Amino acid sequence: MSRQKIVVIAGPTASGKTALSVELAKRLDGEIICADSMQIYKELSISTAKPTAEEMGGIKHRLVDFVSVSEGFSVADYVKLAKEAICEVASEKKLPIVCGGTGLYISSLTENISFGESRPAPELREQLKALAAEKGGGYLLETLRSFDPETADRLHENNLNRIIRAIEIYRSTGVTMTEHIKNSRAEKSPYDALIFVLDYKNRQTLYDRIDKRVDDMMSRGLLDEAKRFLSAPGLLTAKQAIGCKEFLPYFNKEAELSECVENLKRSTRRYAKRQLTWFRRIKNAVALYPDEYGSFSELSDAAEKIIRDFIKEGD
RNA sequence: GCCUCUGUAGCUCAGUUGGUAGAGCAGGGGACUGAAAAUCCCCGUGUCAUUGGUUCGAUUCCGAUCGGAGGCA
Repeated sequence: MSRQKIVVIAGPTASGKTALSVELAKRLDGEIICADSMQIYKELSISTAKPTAEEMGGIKHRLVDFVSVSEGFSVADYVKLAKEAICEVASEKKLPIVCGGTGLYISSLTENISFGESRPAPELREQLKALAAEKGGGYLLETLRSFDPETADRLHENNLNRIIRAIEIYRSTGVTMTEHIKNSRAEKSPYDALIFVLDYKNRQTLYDRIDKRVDDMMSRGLLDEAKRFLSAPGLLTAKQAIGCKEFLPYFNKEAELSECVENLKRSTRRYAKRQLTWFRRIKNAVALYPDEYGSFSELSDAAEKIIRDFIKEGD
């Protein structure tokens, strides 16, 4: 049985993923499955640059705008839903186009990572966090080392989130992180994925786009969205979104608005850099540099051709 | 016109009692398995403004020149 072919459009924030994915979906009769950990939230639109109805251009987008910030959501949920979505799109004889900037989601989906049965244990996390505050990260790392030296070796003592998660998974399932990772790759991926990564030859061009987009967000009412969101109760996952927390100092009258906007731009730039680091290590990814093409349609032509060749393979 | 201060990394500035220099920020690279827009790790060679002089040796001391800031007229 041949594997399901999917196209993935990855890239840092503000690289032009939305426009390209919609254009390709139009040309190739596709539907878009979003791979973005923040655009899933109903309450966050401007700050996450969620595609507007106009930008979607009549193309169906799945896994966008469907979770409340008061609900929990994780990679495991994402992979499950994305697989279902791909199935549905394929059953309509359309091309599944996965588009987004969350590297963990994309890799977990394309590499068919299975997360098993364990659930997060918030109370244990809190407990371990308190322990770390009292005895230091080194202490937690040594605790981890006592049953999973391999994972302890690759984690730094300051990386509490990871150490805590590794301990949590062992305490709640009896399986070490090392074994868990091994188990997660047991099943071969059902997908044959063509992965595009959007990048810019000139990093400054991307940064200029980011700066401009933040300014656009401001004029579209980002401040109101942030205010509404920050004053409402919500889980911390969504509170991590870039574009809201940066305004806290302003709302608390501790900083000028312009200062917060600059910080927001800087945070977004750093985020884009981290995204690129993730995407760079994806094997067999096809890099697309928009600043190497004379126009958007030339870029789209190039991508379209690569996809058509990809679809033909093995037919 | 005169006097004082000042010129060191992309920016703000330390510093070298004379042996060619280092912080913060910006920036770059990397890791990543149920919070991932999160979390964490690593990375500092730059005509020490230019040009003469003193010196074994000058970014450091002295002079001149060219920028910048302030003061007095």
